[in-house]
This record gives sequence, structure tokens and C-alpha cells, in this order.
Amino acid sequence: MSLKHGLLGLLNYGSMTGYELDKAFKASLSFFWQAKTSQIYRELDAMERQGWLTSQRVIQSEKPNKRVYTITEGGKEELTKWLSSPESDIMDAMSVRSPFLMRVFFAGETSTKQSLEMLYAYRQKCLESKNRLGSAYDAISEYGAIVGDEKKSKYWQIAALYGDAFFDAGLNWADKAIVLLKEELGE
Amino acid sequence: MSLKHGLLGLLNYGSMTGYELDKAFKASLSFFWQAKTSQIYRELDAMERQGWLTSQRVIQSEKPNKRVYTITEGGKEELTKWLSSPESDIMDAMSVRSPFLMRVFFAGETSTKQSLEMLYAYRQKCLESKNRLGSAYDAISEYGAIVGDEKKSKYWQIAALYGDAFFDAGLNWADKAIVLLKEELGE
DNA sequence: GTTATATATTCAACAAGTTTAATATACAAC
DNA sequence: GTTGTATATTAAACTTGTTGAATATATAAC
Repeated sequence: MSLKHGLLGLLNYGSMTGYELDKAFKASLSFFWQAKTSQIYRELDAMERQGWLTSQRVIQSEKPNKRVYTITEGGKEELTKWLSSPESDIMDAMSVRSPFLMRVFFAGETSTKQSLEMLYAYRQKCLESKNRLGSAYDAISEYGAIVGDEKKSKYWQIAALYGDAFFDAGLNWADKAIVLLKEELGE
Repeated sequence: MSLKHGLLGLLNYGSMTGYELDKAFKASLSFFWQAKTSQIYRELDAMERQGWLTSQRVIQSEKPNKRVYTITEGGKEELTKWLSSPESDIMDAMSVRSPFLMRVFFAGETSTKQSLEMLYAYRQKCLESKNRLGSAYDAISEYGAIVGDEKKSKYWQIAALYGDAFFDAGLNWADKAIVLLKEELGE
């Protein structure tokens, strides 16, 4: 249920429309959770039915009408409850689900050349992700300084550090794997 | 569709029952893909309807009857096709989906003490995973040597190296994060 | 003037994953 | 004799995630 809780967490910072949530989500949480716009709207609907949110329709003349979601007391309780029972998700934290590694595992069925190309592409993506994350990191620092909420922004930074460490690990792994495969070609 | 392709990859090594596949899956691919037993049986059924597999019912007297699945030519083609078009999955490779990081992001809503406990638990899980992977690594080496298929086992090892690198990165990250949070307590 | 982008939401169909449990046999351990 | 473990499969109900489009208005860019 992490998507619902992520949305609760964002709405706990302040009321927002689905559209704004979608953007906020993609600018922050998307590094470790992906959700399509249509899914976000659907979940908001379900969360309102659960009593975790209320919504007010706002009529606009220059732009399409919008619906502003606000977290309820029930929603805040649920958020706290979720944050206080991390045991199960720590198990989940260990479980990577990677179609990419699945391919690596079976790459013996294809040519070494093809495998090398795959690894180079992966390496490149790691670099790009690191850059993307670097920008996000700067944004967090700025935002934290502006908002003056050092406690919150500290955790945002810790989450960002995780991403950085893992892209670095990915880069190093790819380099090692490339060396191993090149040995094979050389023989 | 990675689960289906993982199953195709395993069946490409040899015919197996759903029960055996379930065990083989959990002993190898489960490090980067998780699937419930019931899901595996359901997917096998769908794959047979797709023409990627055939199955033979084997009547046993001492044990329950079983159904042995065999990959078809169509299935082999599908496996090769999947292995030859990695572009899309390299994008997926970058996308972590981690309820744990979601919690870290919002951990500012709870106490520093609680956050530290979470990080210690995570750290512990990293160590355990590394050990579990170490055993798997040994099994791979042995199996590769017995089977004599060095090419296949090389990729299995590369996949295992990935896991190891990532658990190490997780350990280091947790240590850094713990230091950051302890500073906060000390002030 | 037409194309792209931003705002703002909704929906249907489908695919994938989770939960839970039912069913049945055999062997080993205590 | 009953408890646990291994073998072996099936299935319903549910939740979550993906795909792809439809709808509508306003502004900025070319």
C-alpha cells in the first residue's frame, strides 16, 4: 500500500489537487516509487472513500475546474500507524524486482557482444540517473533551507544519498562485469 | 512480463513440473524477482495456452500426480526475442520500487529514535542478505563446475555480484545515515 | 493560424501480483 | 498416533499497476 501512504505523506505537507500531487510525486518520490497519473487519481478516489481524505471542488473560469484534497484526522492516524510499523517493509526493502537482472541471469543464451552492449547501456543509465538525482538533491537542499524544516529535509537527503550510493554501486558492478566479459572475448 | 520469461529461461535448461520450477525459481531468481507459488502455476497455464509450453501429466502411485512442462519452439523463440530487446528493461533497471525508502522519506514525522531503529534493522537485513547470497554464490560455482557450462554460470555469477555490490552499498548507506541521525541526537 | 505545452480529470480494459486456503499422499520423527 | 515435512496442484477474490485514450481551456512560441 505504499502508493497510498506516499500520497498521504505529501498531503500531510498541505492540501493539493490530483494534478499537483502527480507533479509533486514525480519530482520527489518517483526515485523509489513510480505511479501513473491515472493511478494516482484512482487511489485518491479510493482514499477519500476510506475516509483518509476529503475534497473540495474549486470552480475556475480561466482554467478547468479542480478538486483539492485534504488529509483528515483518520488519514493522519493512518500515516502515523504506517510509519510506526516498519518491520514488514524492511523485508520488502531487501526485495529488488529487476527485469534487467533477469536478463543478465539468462544472458548466456545470447552472444557476449550483445551482453556487453547491454552492460554499456546500463552503465550509461547509471550516470544519467546520478545526474538527475544530483539536481533533485540540490532542489531538496534549497527547499529545506527555504521552508526551514531541517528535520524533514534531513530525511529527504538521506533518501537521496541512498539513490546516489546505489547508482555508484551499479556503475562499479557494470565495470567489473564488463571486464569479466572482455576476458572471455580475449581468450 | 519478466516472470513468464524467467520461467521460460528455467524451462529452457530442462523440462520441469510446476513444483520443481517453484523451487528452482526460489533458489535462484528470487534474489531479483519474487513470485508466489500460485502465481507460478497460473502463469504456466497461461504460457501453455500461448503455445510457449506443452505439458504431460505423469501418474504416480506413491506421490500425487504431476504435470511436466516442456518449452516449445515458440517458447524458445520468445525467450530469444526477449533477450535480444533489452532497451525497455534497462529503463526498468533504473526504477527501484521501495516501500522502505518511502518510509525514510517521511521519517521526519516520527522520532529520531524510531528512525534509528529502522536503520539498524535495515543494516542487519543487509548482512543477512549478503550471507544468503554468499551461499547461493557457492552453489552457483559448484553447479557451474558440475554442469561444465562455464558460459551460463559466468552470467549467474555476474548477477550474484550485483546483489553483493548492492547489499554492500546498502550497508554503507545505513552507516552514513546512522551517523547523520546520531549527530542530531547529540546536539 | 497552427502547434506545443500547461492545466485538470476521468475511465475502461487489461495484466500482474497477493492472500488465503483447500485437497491429497507418504514418510520420518517423537 | 500425531505432528511435521515434502510432494504436488488448484482456485477464487482481491489489490495494484499499466495502457491508452478522451475531454476541455488557455497561453506561449513559431
